[in-house]
Formats: sequence, C-alpha cells, structure tokens
Amino acid sequence: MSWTSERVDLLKKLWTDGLSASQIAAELGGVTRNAVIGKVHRLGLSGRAKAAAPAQKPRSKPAKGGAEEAAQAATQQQGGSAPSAPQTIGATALKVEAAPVAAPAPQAKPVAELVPIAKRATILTLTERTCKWPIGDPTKEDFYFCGHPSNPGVPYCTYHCRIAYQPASDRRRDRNVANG
DNA sequence: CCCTGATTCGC
DNA sequence: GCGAATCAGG
Repeated sequence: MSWTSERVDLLKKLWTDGLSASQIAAELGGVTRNAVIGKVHRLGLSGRAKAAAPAQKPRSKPAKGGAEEAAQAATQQQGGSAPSAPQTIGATALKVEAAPVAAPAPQAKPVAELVPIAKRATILTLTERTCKWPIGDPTKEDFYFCGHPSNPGVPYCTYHCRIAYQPASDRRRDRNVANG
C-alpha cells in the first residue's frame, strides 16, 4: 500500500478528528500505526493537542546485540509484499454487528452503566481485543459497543462472554449463586 | 498487561 | 519517503 493522495487526505482528516494512530491504521488498512505516525510526522501534522514538544533525548543508537540485525532482516521480508496483514477490523466488526443484535439487547441494559464513556467503542475503534458486545439500538445514535478489553480473538469481554455463551438457565443459577 | 505518540535509521 | 524497532509514558 502506498500513500495515495486519497489515503493521505483520509489520514489528515482522521488525525485532525483526534483518532489514534492505530485506529487510523485500521481504518486505512494495509498500514501499521507506526506507518501512520511516521507519515503524520513527515506531513508535519504532529503535536495535535500538544503545546510544546519537550525536546526528547536524542538516542544515538538503540543497539543491543546481534539479534537485532536478524530481526530487521525478517522485518524486511515481511514488508516486501505481504498484504496478508491482520487488518480485518472492518470485516470482524461488521460480522459481529449483525449477529448478536437480535438476541441480547435487554440483558445489556444494566451494563451500559458499567461501561465508562471513555471506554465505549464505536465500530471504528473495535480491535481484535475489544469487546464487541452491542449496547443500545443500532439504528439510534447512542448505539455503541462495550469496548472493554477482551482476550485476543475472543469477541467479548469476560462479562459478556458469560451472557453470550451460557444458556439462560445457567445464567439464572449463576446469579443465585452469586447472591447467596 | 493494554495502550498512546515520538524518534531513529536502514532501506 | 517509508515504516519497523524502539523509546517513553498513561
């Protein structure tokens, strides 16, 4: 993937909107957050909300040992022509958007209060390790995803995994156990 | 641990 | 110019 003018425009827009580099990378696809940050710097867009750049220590060389060279070699092979990157954010999000909406909306209700606003996820901020439990009406504006941390590859946080993967009877029993 | 942006430097 | 590796921090 190269930085076409379209992609640069989108980068500028999203960066200005305050999205994080990793979020922008996921949105663009085919680039890492490092690439995004590097581009942001080259474009001179950095220092979004920072007033002053407090002159960090110049690192002459991060060298540590021979292992580093091997790591770099491997890196370059990967970068050569491997679009098989894990950038499946969009697909994953869309999938889960359709699935659980039908069933669990009522049970998610009390959870809304448990999810701090800052942690709430939009479809753009979901990653492989954020909880994709939908909260609210997907047709309304206040719809969002749980966004709590989840294990990599697991669509929900532990709390929502319980709801999603246990039969209703088990859940009821669990509550009784917890209460008594 | 998760994440964030910043920097260096080989390519 | 690009971006992985790394640093520094929340």
